[in-house]
Amino acid sequence: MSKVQTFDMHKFLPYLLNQASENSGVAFEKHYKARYGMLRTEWRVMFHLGNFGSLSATDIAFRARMHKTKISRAVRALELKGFLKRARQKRDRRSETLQLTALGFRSYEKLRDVAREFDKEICKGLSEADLTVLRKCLTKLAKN
Amino acid sequence: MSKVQTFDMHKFLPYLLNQASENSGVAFEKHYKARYGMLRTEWRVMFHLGNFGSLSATDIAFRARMHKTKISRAVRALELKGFLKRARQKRDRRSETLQLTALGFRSYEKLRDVAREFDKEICKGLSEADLTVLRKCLTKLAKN
DNA sequence: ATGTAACAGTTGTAATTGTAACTAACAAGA
DNA sequence: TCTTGTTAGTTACAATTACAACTGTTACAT
Repeated sequence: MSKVQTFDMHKFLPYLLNQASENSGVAFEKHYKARYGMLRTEWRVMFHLGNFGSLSATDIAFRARMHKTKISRAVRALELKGFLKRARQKRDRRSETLQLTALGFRSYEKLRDVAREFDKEICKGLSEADLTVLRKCLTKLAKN
Repeated sequence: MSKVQTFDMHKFLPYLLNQASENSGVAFEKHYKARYGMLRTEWRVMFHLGNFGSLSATDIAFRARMHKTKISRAVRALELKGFLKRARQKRDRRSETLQLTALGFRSYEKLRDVAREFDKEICKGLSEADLTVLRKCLTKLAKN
């Protein structure tokens, strides 16, 4: 008695994750793209700086799981837009501390508010209990 | 009495989704990339054809939420590798029916088995109950 | 038939990303 | 001091993607 193995694409986690991620990512994109001319990488860098205050490029690369060249380019773009400033660290002059400017922080705050609303919106239709489980699972899956 | 609104990045769904999706996507990439020289777009097209038999490019674009130009290029690449063949539809000569070749299907089957194992692997650490909720939520989030 | 609009898929070009050097700064042992 | 190795960040170039314009085909009203 052999059990036939089935494979349902619609239960394949990487597939589902990608679809859900793309869906929300693309939908949110318009907020920073249209209003601030930012790319997704730029928004992510800004997001992290707004959340954590000041970080080095390497810190952001680590936290956001983005390659350092992407960070490098996003930082330059944000700097040109006047959204962040950099300062060489005295103790280690290879590294630089990144921080949002006042303008950058105001823009961050606005986007953060939009993000909060957006999050609320896409969470509609999911119960609190389900959301808790969802976040827990995604957090696990995001690690390692 | 005003309630200060907080915003925790680590509970922001698009962020979590993206991290989890990238994490699993990148990890699975090596299987089709190293062994078959396929890009992610190609794997997705193959994945759909393997699952559904034959589809048109538009069908795949719709199901996979990929732009038609991506499909077009992936189809050509898979055709050059000998993994699929196309046939103009008689009823509507604009459209073509795509189907995996025998070689393509064998490769698909191997990758599907790897995918099944991979899925099992990343699901470790999540309970059956949580997984059910997770899939349900992701399916909802993937729509619209 | 003829015109007009819609559709399937392709191609050109510019924008974005990935990969592998690369520069400059540090660290630590000989 | 002089290697040798590591790290932070940048740049060059190739690969990939996005977007708009394109070809060929169908539908359908006039």
